[in-house]
Amino acid sequence: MTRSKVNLTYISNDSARRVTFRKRESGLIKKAQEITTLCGIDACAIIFRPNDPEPNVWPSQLEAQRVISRFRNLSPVEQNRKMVDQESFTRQRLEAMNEKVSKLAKENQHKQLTQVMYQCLSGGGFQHLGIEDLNNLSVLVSQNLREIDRRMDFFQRHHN
Amino acid sequence: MTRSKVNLTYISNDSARRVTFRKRESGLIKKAQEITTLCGIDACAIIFRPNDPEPNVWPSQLEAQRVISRFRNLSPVEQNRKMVDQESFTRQRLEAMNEKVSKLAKENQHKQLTQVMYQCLSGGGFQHLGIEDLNNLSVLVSQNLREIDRRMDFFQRHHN
DNA sequence: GGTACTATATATAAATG
DNA sequence: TCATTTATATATAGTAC
Repeated sequence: MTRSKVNLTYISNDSARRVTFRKRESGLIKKAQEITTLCGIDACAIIFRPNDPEPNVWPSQLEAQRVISRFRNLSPVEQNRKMVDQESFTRQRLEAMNEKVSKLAKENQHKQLTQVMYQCLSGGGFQHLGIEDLNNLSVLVSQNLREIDRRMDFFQRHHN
Repeated sequence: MTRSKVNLTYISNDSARRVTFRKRESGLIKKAQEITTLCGIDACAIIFRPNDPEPNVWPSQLEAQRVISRFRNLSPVEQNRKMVDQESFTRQRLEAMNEKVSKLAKENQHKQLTQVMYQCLSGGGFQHLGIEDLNNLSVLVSQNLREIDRRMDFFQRHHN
């Protein structure tokens, strides 16, 4: 961004890439700090350095965990087991709606369970789920497996 | 940062704060995009907007999940398993070494498949999928169902 | 490998529509 | 409130040590 317009592709030269990384990493974190203080919001950033399994976690490991748990807390399945993030998303939302809480919860449960499942499948693993969650997941997955089977039958009958 | 030097404290004026937030949020995300493409690293950002329970998750929910699971993986308790983390770690190295493109492609397929499954489960239905996709999905779902069963057994044995 | 410098590109606060 | 403009502050690519 100076001396020459940057070409936005991977920098193949090793040392140049590392130099750029260090500069931009600090710039990025400075900006993140600024936006949180200026606007009074929660944010975190996780940056994996090249060849380093330990990420740079901003603003701190602890804070990142808080933000992440708030992020993950979107699922009610986890909510039930965690008193921890009381003031975060769920409460705000439920209070705001202030009615039909149970109806909404029921409607949402399937979606949220699906979300949990998705998280599991995309790498979270099942380790953090309790027996209740696993039960629900099992049902959900079974249902969908049956649906898939039905569809496969349908295809086999109509396309062969 | 122009017209006047910014003073780094919370902006109490509501509309001014929101304007600043929008500008800076987009700037921040742009910078994040740049550093990841320029330096070939993994990163994610989670930004909670004022009065909005849903965070802005960059670069995507999916990618954030990947990065977070890698982040969580630092804790020795959770260190084993997690193919996804292995993959992303490996991917960096492989990219740096510029080889095994085909392995990457295979990885991508699994990711895409998972993404498809998620879409289906979250309401898309299976109608638009071909027999091939359904076959793959079936395998994927079955695998995960078995994993769930295993976990349930584990729980039942250890918690009753 | 790092730091320091500096010329230039970018980001953005304030103004304007 | 939003988009566009503009003047200025900041970030940073290239350079030199």
